[in-house]
Amino acid sequence: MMTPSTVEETQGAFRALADPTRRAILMHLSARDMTIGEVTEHFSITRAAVKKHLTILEEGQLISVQASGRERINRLEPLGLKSVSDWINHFNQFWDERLLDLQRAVENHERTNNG
Amino acid sequence: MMTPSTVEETQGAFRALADPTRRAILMHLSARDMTIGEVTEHFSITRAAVKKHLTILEEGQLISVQASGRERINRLEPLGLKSVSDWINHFNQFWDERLLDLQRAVENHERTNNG
DNA sequence: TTGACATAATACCAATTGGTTGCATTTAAT
DNA sequence: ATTAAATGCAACCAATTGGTATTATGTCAA
Repeated sequence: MMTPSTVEETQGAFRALADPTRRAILMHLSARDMTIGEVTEHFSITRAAVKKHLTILEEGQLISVQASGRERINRLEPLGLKSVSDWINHFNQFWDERLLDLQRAVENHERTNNG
Repeated sequence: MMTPSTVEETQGAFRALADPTRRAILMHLSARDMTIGEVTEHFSITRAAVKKHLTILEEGQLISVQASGRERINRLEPLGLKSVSDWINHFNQFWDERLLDLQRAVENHERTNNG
């Protein structure tokens, strides 16, 4: 279980997340599935530009697209964020250490000044 | 507590993480602090290119730089990843839901075939 | 003080990016 | 059968990106 994310998946996901418009699109799709037109309504750029963003999100496996008549339904694929989450988690160790450092520093400061 | 990450911090961090070389640099710095020259040894690009990457990592607050004589020590700032972690966590909810869906599907499949 | 070392800063380049417009195609509705 | 709607696609553009090479600056050591 827990098949590790490939380097390509990781790169595709990070690349897709680098743009603020794309992150906003993911937020909108977390509320509900949407057609390209519906996604576009939330922004002040053209539909063609939104389509490009959606393609990059699809390549990063952060969304999936399902054709339905003349529409294309864009759906959030939350599991696609796993490769990113995994990568970040590698640093949790250092993160925790740093938080402890800060904590100790604050305690020291309090002891020195109030104790 | 838990001061929320600003939009700018989030953008700087995501932007910095989009490049595979920069992610690799962070990995190296998680082992130990390094000068620009030391970081460069791990790659096949020029020191100037590495310096540019380090600048972007610093802007994204993922590393800090401390001058020491003629050297500049680059240090991982794991807390800088917090804004990214926070953003990702927004999707954990949907992630968990999707995992449950998968789990139920597998159980159903097993029941249908073996039960 | 001279030379070597580590970095800074600038100009330059090709490729990529995020956006546009215009036109073609497919599907739904009258 | 027409028309309108939703999308696909290609050409184009300015700005940014990731890299280079070159030159300048500050610092350590002999």
